[in-house]
Amino acid sequence: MDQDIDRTLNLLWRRTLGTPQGTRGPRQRVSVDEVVRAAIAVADEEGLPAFSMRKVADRLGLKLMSIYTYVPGRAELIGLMIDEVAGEQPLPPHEGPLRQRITGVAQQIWDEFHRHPWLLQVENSRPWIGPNVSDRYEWQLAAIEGAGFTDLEMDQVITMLGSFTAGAARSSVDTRRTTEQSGISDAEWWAVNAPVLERVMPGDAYPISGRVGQAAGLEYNAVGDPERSFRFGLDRILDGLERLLDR
Amino acid sequence: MDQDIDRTLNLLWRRTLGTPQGTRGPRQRVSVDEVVRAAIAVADEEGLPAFSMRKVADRLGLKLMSIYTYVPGRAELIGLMIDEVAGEQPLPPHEGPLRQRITGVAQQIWDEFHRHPWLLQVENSRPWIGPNVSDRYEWQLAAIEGAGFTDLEMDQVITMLGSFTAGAARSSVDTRRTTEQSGISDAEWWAVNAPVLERVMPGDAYPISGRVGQAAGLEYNAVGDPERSFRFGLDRILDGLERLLDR
DNA sequence: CCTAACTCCGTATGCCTTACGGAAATCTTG
DNA sequence: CAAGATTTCCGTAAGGCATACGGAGTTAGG
Repeated sequence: MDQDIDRTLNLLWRRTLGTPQGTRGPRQRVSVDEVVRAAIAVADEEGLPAFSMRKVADRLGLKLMSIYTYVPGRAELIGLMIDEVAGEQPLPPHEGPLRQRITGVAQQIWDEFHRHPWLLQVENSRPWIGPNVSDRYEWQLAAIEGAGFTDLEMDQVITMLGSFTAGAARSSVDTRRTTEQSGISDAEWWAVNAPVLERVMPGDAYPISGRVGQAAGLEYNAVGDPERSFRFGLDRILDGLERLLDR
Repeated sequence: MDQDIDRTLNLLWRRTLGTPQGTRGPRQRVSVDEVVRAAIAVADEEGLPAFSMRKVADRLGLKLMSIYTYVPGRAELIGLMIDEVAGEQPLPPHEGPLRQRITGVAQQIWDEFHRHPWLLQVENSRPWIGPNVSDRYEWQLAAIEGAGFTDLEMDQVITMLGSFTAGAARSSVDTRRTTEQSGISDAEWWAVNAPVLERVMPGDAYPISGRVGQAAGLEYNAVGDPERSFRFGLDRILDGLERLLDR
């Protein structure tokens, strides 16, 4: 296990470390970068449950077991994918008032989850510390540097933005995925649900849900509006953070 | 598919609907309730990835394929499990000031994720509307009824609490799971990581991360403290909500 | 008593990861 | 230039998974 950890860390930081490979045997037909990019393409297209080593190999014109000469295994490959996509978005210098800076940080997290929905399906056993993830954490902290938070609070603020945005993005992504790929539209779904629910939910058992659900349904024109929920929550969080700085 | 949806809804509301079973063939050896409870036990002990229909069958003294006479399939069984655990906690009348009420709602979500960590691993395609989930939503709304939110805002507030709490609970549960079951302690992990990271991260590339990480490390005596992060975030959200009501 | 309906389950299909070992390619060393 | 060391690519097989299908046996209704 220790060996795999060490090997994976070396793979993560491969650009910084250079490739200290012995050059004996046959040349590798592709590169680690290509393996990681192919893997990301598979996960983007089919989601993490359908993501398999075989599909990565097929896409590269290799046979299944050859992938294992590039990466130790499935879990480690996913670690490499995570760091790779963390490097996709630019990290521009922060500008403007604090509210705008923090919104930018949250927005970037939100966008990444939508570009690569499989990130939400990853089992985060122990997060790999790669170069792009590290750079981005530094950039996130820079957004709130000097605003008046203590060092400890700075970490907590970024953690909070991550937790909330991941949760909100999950609703959004799940909604989209279900609508697109389950083959059952919202209308069909409700056509089957409604008769059973009407028979089963006594009219007076859910007075508040009924009222609130109707208001939400009218406003959203759907069961929910994940993006709007995200904006609402983020605004409340921003208000709360400003109040912390007013102390 | 329509048939499975209908069948599953009938299973979810089985207590309200009664059992409209034909009584022809051999009696079932167990009940749907027992299947669901056995399934929850398996998932509690082993997590959702290791949760399989065979293990549920073994636990009940049945053979694999017999489970399919009780529930349509794996996904539907998980839907039943979700509603079942949603009914485990009491829904007491709300008391005290708003802050305390909302904290109670968030705390219950937090507790549930810790009692049944597999809830965080569920792929939420389209949520099943069962009796316990419905009751709890009504109870959650009741906590903020009359506080001054619009109907639309009430839905958004509960959604926000759910998103944030799920995200925070995920960190907490993942940390615990990894420490307990990966067989690699935090110390060992860092013993392998540190040398590579020191070699690879130039001293001046991460000035803010370095400072903040040190402060957090000293305070937490670990990489992070998920519960404390949850409290911090919840306090900020509460502040933000109070400010919304002050308008 | 006969038959429809139902439960239980054996079998088979087609996925998945990954351990192991062999054949072939390539560089280093003598 | 030959031999050995090293590495890649990959075939095979083991052991997991969900679930479609159909058969055997059980029970109640007509």
